[in-house]
Amino acid sequence: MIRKLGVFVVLSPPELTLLSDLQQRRRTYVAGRDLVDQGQADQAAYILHSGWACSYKLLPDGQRQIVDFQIPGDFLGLRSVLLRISDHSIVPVTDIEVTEVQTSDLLDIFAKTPRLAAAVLWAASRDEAVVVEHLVGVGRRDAAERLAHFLLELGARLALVGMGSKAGFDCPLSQYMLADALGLSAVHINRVLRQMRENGILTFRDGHVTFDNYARLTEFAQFDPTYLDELGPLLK
Amino acid sequence: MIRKLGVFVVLSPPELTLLSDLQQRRRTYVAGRDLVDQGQADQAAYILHSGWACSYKLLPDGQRQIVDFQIPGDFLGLRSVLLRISDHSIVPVTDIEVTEVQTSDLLDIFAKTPRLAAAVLWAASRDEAVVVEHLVGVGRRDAAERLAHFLLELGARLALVGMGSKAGFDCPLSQYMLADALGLSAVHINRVLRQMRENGILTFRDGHVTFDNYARLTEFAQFDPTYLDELGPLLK
DNA sequence: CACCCGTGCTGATCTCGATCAGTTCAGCCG
DNA sequence: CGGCTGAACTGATCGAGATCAGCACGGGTG
Repeated sequence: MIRKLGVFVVLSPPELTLLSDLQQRRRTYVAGRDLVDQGQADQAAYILHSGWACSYKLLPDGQRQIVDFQIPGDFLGLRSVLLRISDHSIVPVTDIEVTEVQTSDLLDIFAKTPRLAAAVLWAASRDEAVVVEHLVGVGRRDAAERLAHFLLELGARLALVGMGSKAGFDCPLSQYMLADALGLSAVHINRVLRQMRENGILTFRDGHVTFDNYARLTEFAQFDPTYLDELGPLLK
Repeated sequence: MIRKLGVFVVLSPPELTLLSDLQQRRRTYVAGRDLVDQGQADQAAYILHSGWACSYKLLPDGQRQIVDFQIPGDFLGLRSVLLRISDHSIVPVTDIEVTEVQTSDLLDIFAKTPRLAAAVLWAASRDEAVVVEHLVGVGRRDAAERLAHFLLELGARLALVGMGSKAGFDCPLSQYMLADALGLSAVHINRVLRQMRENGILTFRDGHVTFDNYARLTEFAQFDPTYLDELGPLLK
């Protein structure tokens, strides 16, 4: 996390102290047991160090919409803290390692180091940009474009933290999770994945995504990654 | 805007000065001409005083996904400033009145008044919560539920600024805009509206939405407004 | 060992909502 | 005045993706 934020902000000694103080509260959580529950109040936020997590909303009829996946370096549940009541749930996809950030720590950060506050706001904006792009996909792209775009985005985000490349990445998600993220049925995800494999543009097998033809894939999905790596002027 | 933020933060004199300094730069813009364009750099943000606006993304093939509508009291283009490059466009739906907020003003706010910074972050989080709920609708609700939920949310947001109630609200949106927001065709929006009118739960006619049966409507749409009015602990 | 259970995978059928192709009506402008 | 445009509205047809039903496999766990 420090590495990641450090890319965007030149950190001063007091800022570094503040951040490293946080490192005391390292925790690990196992895959599958909810970390944050929809409707819960006064949650802590977390910074994800290793493993994948997933934030989702449950509808009363039992349907699930996955809002986003978090990978190492991402915040978990920042919005739950800011709004005080969590409007979504978070579950680790794999076993994860996190550090807890209390509400009071955030207050400290805002009072003492406006630059770090700006960094947090930047991170929140980037998260929102990801959600917005997700919305565009679900609203206006067909199943294949949607899936391709989603996996490309995930690949680009992972590449930023050294866990992926234009060749592919390791991916612990099941076809059911992909379905709930993309607003499709698992059956249909399966079919679309088969078509992409047969067309030689993408293979998802045994927990690994391979971009068989990165150029054709980005063209097909109309993938434009600018929203992922731009840097705000507040942080220059 | 001051009224709205004032609900959430007890403002100190220097904070009030800072805010009222901003009021110098009042502008008006006409309906239909883009205020911010996708891909543009170094945009200003705006605070909306009167009228409605709409933020959307355009796909290369000409399709449009409307991400959110903004009503009086909302920020416009906050994310464009924070990410430096705008990942979306904004167009006034009606003639609007705004005040411009420069990037440098935001820097000021962050440096001088951490509480106002927290308020801005809170506003951004609430915006994100709205987008997330929108995503859930597009991903997992059928056309009727989606439309009902959307109009209820809009009504609740308008009620917060005194422009709507459980009886209904004035709504300048065309069926085409509703379609682009909800990921449906305008034709289908029309049919669904007719069904709701015939079922006596909702009427949308001549620029006015009437909730004919608010209780039945919230039940049908499974509308839960908590995410709209919760207040963060940073602001207490 | 047998027995689950989760995940991947597939064929057959159904359906919601898109698309196409119009009509009507209310401004608005020459 | 007639012609034009944009929005609301409607019927007929089509198709992407859901749903249902089922098989195969591999890795736990009694």
